[in-house]
Amino acid sequence: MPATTVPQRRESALSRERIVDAAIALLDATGEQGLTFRALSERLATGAGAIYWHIDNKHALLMAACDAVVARAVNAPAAEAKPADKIRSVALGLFEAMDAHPWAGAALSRAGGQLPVVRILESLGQQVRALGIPDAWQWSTTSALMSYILGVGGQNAAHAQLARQQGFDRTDTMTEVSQAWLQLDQDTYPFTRSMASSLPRHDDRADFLAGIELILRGMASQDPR
Amino acid sequence: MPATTVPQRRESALSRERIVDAAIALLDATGEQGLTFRALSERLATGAGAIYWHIDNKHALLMAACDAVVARAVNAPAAEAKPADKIRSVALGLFEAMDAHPWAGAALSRAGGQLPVVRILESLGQQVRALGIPDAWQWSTTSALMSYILGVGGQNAAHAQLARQQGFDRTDTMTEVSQAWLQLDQDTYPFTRSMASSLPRHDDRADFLAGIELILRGMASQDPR
DNA sequence: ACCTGAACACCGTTCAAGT
DNA sequence: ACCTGAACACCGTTCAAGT
Repeated sequence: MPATTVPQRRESALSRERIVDAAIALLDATGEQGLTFRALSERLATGAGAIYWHIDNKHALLMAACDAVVARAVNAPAAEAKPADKIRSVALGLFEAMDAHPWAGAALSRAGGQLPVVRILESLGQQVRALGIPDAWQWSTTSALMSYILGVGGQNAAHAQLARQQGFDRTDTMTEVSQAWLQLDQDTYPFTRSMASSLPRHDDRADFLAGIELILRGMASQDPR
Repeated sequence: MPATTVPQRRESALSRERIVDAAIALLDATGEQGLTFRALSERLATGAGAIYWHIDNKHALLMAACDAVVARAVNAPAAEAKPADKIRSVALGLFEAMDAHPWAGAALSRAGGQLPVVRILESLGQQVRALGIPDAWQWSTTSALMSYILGVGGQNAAHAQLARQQGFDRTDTMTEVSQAWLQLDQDTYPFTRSMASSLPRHDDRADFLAGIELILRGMASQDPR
């Protein structure tokens, strides 16, 4: 028992972790534009400026929230799986995380070399290596995989945001988009028009996984250069 | 000579097109956060609220700006090329457009079923069809291609934005990112660390094209299901 | 029909002042 | 060391009023 004990924090004491948790809850509840320092500080029963003692700025807050979501998704896969299966599993975990937290999909799709993206890169890169992809191609292969995953996340986030501001669910929103596509000119948009009617019935998750298989097949068929 | 002639507009008259052109110039000059109605109306020598007569809101303005950029990029490819070459050419055109206009990369990566994205979808989808991909796979194949392209655009936009706010050029920014990656823990980030040192020397364009080849190879190797 | 520009209801961020 | 909350410098958008 040392004389100087670490001062016990009150249950309500602020901390970076509590702030990030509250931010995630707020983002889930009110969407990307619902995250404001005023709303967040109210939720934390503190002053608006207090948060700045623990977090640099709004961008850092959003990245920290993304990082928490990504970390959970990426650490999920079982250790014994084969490399290709691990890639499938990490990819699906990220898809579902971004589906559950569309704001994360939107933020990650433009998160550059930031920590949450590095987490994804590492997780995929290790498996690309384990698959025996030659050194010279590991980078471009891993980035391609990641860009695809984040690209899907970004597009889905847009759909989710559209749905939110319409007050619709996903199917209704997709029906709306489908209607709009059917108005397009037949001659200049033949492909889009032909896809329009089946759009609301598509399984996003299955489409996403089909894209992963496409890339995995490309990786399997050798021919560097 | 009809008695009622269409009133000749003054050179300085506002129009949707002039507004969008000015917005693109402003975005190129000052980045995504530089586009404000105040700055734009000053550039157009008009009142802040006047723009709302021609454009619904800021999101519509940004989409219109993206659409102009995308339309130029997508209409470029020569008509006689083979489908796979056309895909390469459209993809590269989009890459370069998003490289020249990072704000477009950022906006498109989260643009859902909006018009500029439809333009890309159509352009890619027509070639996917021409390649003979079976009906059941045309959608997932085309979306995968597009998600990859937009994913890369989003990530590059983040790098460009980081560079802008640092006042650095791309190489300096990548050197900075590389340094940060070298600080990561060796045991948890072996892949990222091993890639860090060569990061600033990478050719983004070549990496992007390698990803397109990966997907094209996956498309070529049959095996539906 | 088209434009003006003040006004409104917000933002993120700072910072003197408190404990 | 940590927190408060008013203040600052912005935003997007609206709208009465003009031409």
